[in-house]
Amino acid sequence: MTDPGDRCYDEAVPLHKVRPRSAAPAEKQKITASVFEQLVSFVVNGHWAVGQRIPAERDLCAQLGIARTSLREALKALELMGMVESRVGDGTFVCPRSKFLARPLQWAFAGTNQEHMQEVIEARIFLETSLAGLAAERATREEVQRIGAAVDSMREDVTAARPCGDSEMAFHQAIADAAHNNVLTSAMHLLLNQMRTWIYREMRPASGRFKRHEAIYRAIAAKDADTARMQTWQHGVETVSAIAEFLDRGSDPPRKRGTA
Amino acid sequence: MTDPGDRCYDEAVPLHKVRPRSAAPAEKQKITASVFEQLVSFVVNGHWAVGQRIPAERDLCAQLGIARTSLREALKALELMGMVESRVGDGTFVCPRSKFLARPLQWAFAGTNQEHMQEVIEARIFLETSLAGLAAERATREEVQRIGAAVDSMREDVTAARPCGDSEMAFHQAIADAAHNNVLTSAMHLLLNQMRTWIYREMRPASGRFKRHEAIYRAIAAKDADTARMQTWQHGVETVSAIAEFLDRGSDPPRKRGTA
DNA sequence: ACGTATTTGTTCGTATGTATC
DNA sequence: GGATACATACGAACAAATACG
Repeated sequence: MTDPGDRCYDEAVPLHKVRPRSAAPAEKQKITASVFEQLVSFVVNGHWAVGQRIPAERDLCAQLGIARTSLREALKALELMGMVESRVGDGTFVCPRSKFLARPLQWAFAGTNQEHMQEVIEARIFLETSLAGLAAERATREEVQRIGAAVDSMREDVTAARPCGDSEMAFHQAIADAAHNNVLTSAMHLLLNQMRTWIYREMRPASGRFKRHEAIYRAIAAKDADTARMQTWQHGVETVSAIAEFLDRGSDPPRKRGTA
Repeated sequence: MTDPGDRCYDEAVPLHKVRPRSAAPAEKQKITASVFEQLVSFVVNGHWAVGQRIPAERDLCAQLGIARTSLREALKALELMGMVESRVGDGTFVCPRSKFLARPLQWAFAGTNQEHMQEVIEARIFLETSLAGLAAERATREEVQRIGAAVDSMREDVTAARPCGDSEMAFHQAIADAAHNNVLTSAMHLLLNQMRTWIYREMRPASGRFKRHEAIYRAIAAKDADTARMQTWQHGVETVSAIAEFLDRGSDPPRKRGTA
């Protein structure tokens, strides 16, 4: 590929410092905002294709005639909403749409602390229930196999009395993938990571709970969405009580922040 | 009001350079990103109230222990997506939730095809179904009344042949509040804003669809969670087909970019 | 395997314009 | 008008991570 995105801003020039005050009530376009809109338009109208690398920061701000700080503020906004991704020493690349669309849902789940843990767990139950239902309707043969493989892996862990955190993660991940909805899946992913940092460290694989996973797998394999949902729901409820019991039993490992 | 939002980050300090797990593949959190998440959570979960003035940039970066530039990149991102508004010589203020994501989403949908959008809609259906179920179980008398009031307001709009976008928003908002789960509620809010462009644009208040809202209300008032869920689900499905029909009828705005 | 060049990440200093009191 | 508080903008510098020869 030859110098991608090199003719997009030929005449992109000043435009910051338009009409400060004449007759209109200002509404001055701030430089970052105008640059931001410009960058967004490059992305959405396909001028910068998905996966493509955009010019380096220093090149861009030179061609736009602005300082690097100003460009970075706009560029960073694009990155934070998931339109582009920057890698040090490599460059900045345009993200697929799903990343962008999934972002807002993640914001709602991110930044929640211990106080909201109960609510996060509740959210997770609903999410997983939904995902299991979708997976039952949409999973391909390969995806069903992956879920089954995760269950097998869990079984091995359980019989070996090992902690099965990783294989359980793989199990939920496989179901999420099979649901074919990036928005929900990425939210799930974030929730899983978040919960892992809270509690996952010590959960015993209790064989009783493991039966539930097998039931979920069978329901998905049989394309029985209702059963998949119901079993996942029960799984979530049981997880909640397991966690509650675990926490009550005098752990309280992290610490509650007493903010308001 | 005395110094609003001044006790939110007493010990909010390090967090950028966290060690998630010893064996985990790093997943290094960039400083701007973590600050951004923190700020978003302050805004989304209401720690900073709407209209409230947030601390000055210099104060904030001092309390967060980061440089001004880094804070500005995160803060500017919030402003560009309509969560806060900065006025020179005055300060930075939290915007009403309805403005969240208002601007950038108009762009997004220009470059997003229907299949991608389908995922957001789907996510919203699941969220609202969950919320309706919770609302049926948890709504207080006052909250039920608020939902009923929103339905009445919708009825007036429908009979007056007015667009009922606002009252429909209020309806969904009232249900979300009654569910008593802030995480799910803010998730729905962000998703709703993400779709706002479609909903608002042209959706006719079709009286057939309105019946569904009444049914949802009755189910919640009767504390019948199953019916509430089912009706909300149907409501979502109908919304999807309405949107699909609307989109099929010759929109297909820009073009499809087949960028592998 | 090593070193250099490239690219983003982060910080500081400073000047300017604007709104409030 | 003056003083103060605040956001806006620019530039320079160094750090860190990655790519490439």
